[in-house]
Amino acid sequence: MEVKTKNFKNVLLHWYKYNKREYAWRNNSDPWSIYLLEVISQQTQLDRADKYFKKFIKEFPTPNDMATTSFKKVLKMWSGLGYNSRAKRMFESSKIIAEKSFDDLYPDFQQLPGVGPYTENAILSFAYNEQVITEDINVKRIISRYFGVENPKKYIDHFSSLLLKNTNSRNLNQAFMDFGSSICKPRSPLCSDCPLENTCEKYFNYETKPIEKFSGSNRELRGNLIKLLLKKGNLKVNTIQQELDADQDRLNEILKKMQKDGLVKLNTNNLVEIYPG
DNA sequence: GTCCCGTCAG
DNA sequence: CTGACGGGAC
Repeated sequence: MEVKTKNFKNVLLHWYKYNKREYAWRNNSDPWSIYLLEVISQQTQLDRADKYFKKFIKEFPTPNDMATTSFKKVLKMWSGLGYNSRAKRMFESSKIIAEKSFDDLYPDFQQLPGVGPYTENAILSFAYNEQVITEDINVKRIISRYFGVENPKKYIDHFSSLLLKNTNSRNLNQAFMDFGSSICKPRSPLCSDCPLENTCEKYFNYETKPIEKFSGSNRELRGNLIKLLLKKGNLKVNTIQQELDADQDRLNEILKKMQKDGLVKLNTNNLVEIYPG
């Protein structure tokens, strides 16, 4: 298994050298830039994330620039990315970072809202050059398939030091992502183009998340509600219901949830507003 | 229809 | 551990 692991890594890195996707932030090690990019790219294709990243880093070159603007402004810029709670958590995080700085928070970045195990490791690897694996869905899928293991986490825990030995973690982590996106794809992997094909276990049992229906979902309604509030300002529930042609009960339900998520608020005049304005 | 560098609450 | 959580491009 050790020999196989070493070979796997070498082939993967060699493939990456000639097939990497070029993005400006890949040569960047500023923690704030890395943080922004990582939050924006959660559950989002890189080409799209890249465009938004450029916009955000230009508008908010430092955490303080975001911390001192309005949430509404951040949400407007976020429009089109989806999962608006990410924007909210990013906004809240910017205030914490503006106060304490990444170096003060190091290495426990999970104390920032919206930062979990993946993003923490991404910051550690890309901004602090730490020897950690960014264990995202691509890494898990590739490891599972190639080594024929049901539980890739266990494998990674066991072999991460071997994978990272004499290796720049940043290159390795990014190699996983590009390889997973263009060769070892979730549904239709391009095994015939794969440089690891002859030694791969081709274990395809690792589950991929089923795609949730969007049309007609609460997610769609929530998205439309945010869009409406950004455009027209604060509105009465009745008005929203008419504008969105929404079912009363369902609208109340998502309003409740969105207040809990801290995205909207019912102000004293009983108007729904983006929160914090 | 399919896809996308996760996180959080319950 | 499971389900909720966007939205544009192809």
